[in-house]
Amino acid sequence: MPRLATAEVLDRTEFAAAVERLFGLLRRLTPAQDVSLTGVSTLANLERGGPRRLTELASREGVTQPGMTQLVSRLERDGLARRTADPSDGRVVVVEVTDAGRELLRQRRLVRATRLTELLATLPAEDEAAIAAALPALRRLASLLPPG
Amino acid sequence: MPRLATAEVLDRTEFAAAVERLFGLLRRLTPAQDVSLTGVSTLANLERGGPRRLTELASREGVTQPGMTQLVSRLERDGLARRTADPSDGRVVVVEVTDAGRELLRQRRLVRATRLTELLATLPAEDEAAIAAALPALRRLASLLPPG
DNA sequence: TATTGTTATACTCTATAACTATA
DNA sequence: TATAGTTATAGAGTATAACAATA
Repeated sequence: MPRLATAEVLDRTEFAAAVERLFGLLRRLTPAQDVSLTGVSTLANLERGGPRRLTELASREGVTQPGMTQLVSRLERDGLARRTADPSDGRVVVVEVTDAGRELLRQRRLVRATRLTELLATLPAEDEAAIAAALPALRRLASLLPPG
Repeated sequence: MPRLATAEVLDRTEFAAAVERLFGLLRRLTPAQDVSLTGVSTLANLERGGPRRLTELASREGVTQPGMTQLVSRLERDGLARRTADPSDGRVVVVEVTDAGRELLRQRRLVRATRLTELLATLPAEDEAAIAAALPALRRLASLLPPG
């Protein structure tokens, strides 16, 4: 007999359906207002990993290099990020998040955390416990892709 | 003593951080290709709940009425949705998903399910089990908002 | 010559304001 | 007059192609 396959532990279709709904929830929980979703994701990336080259950001966010040039220009115009030169290579542009950028991330997270908490409070205690128990696993799952 | 508060069961900040990463994963797992994220969400909504009025769709998706008019026009142009008249009220437009729309949803779900399964397979079995155990709770959580 | 980034251009998406049609 | 939807217009966001600068 083959070992227990993934499909037997976790039904793929069920999981995908739940994920679809969950994605919809999250999307409406933190709508893009002043900054696009990619913009927010890029700022979070910079906050987590420190300054990065423009090309690297483009690759991580799954946008083209010209796309990232333009996104960074908008972020810079809004004071959320900043371009820096690389002393060792004149072609390179290094991008970093500003204090205003960090503050924007903080505000968005606060809003989302508050709303999620409100929603969770309406669920049965067992549901909340199950989600809490799965949190470390979900975090590890989330960290599997490139690193967004 | 007050009853056990949410904050004690599930740390808000931790949860929000995990959700941020998870959202990034999901976003890159199913990028918008032929149809926008709102377009896909609208089609899924129509598939799940049946035909709906244009205004109701706009409200559910969190876009303006003109925005939904234009989205439905694009979906209709691509053969994914269809406008119908309401016999009892000449002002009303009822929107429904077409077979091609359903097929597009099926394909997207298949891709996402496959990729998620691949990612899950790289996690420890306990993580997979914890996520599977939390699935019903996550589904109930996802169904709390309007209904996306 | 290859790599890094920008500029030029076009198309999709979505918003606000003004409009049309039905109730 | 209020409601349902569309049209007009503008701006954000992102892609491909062509370009400039540095290695």
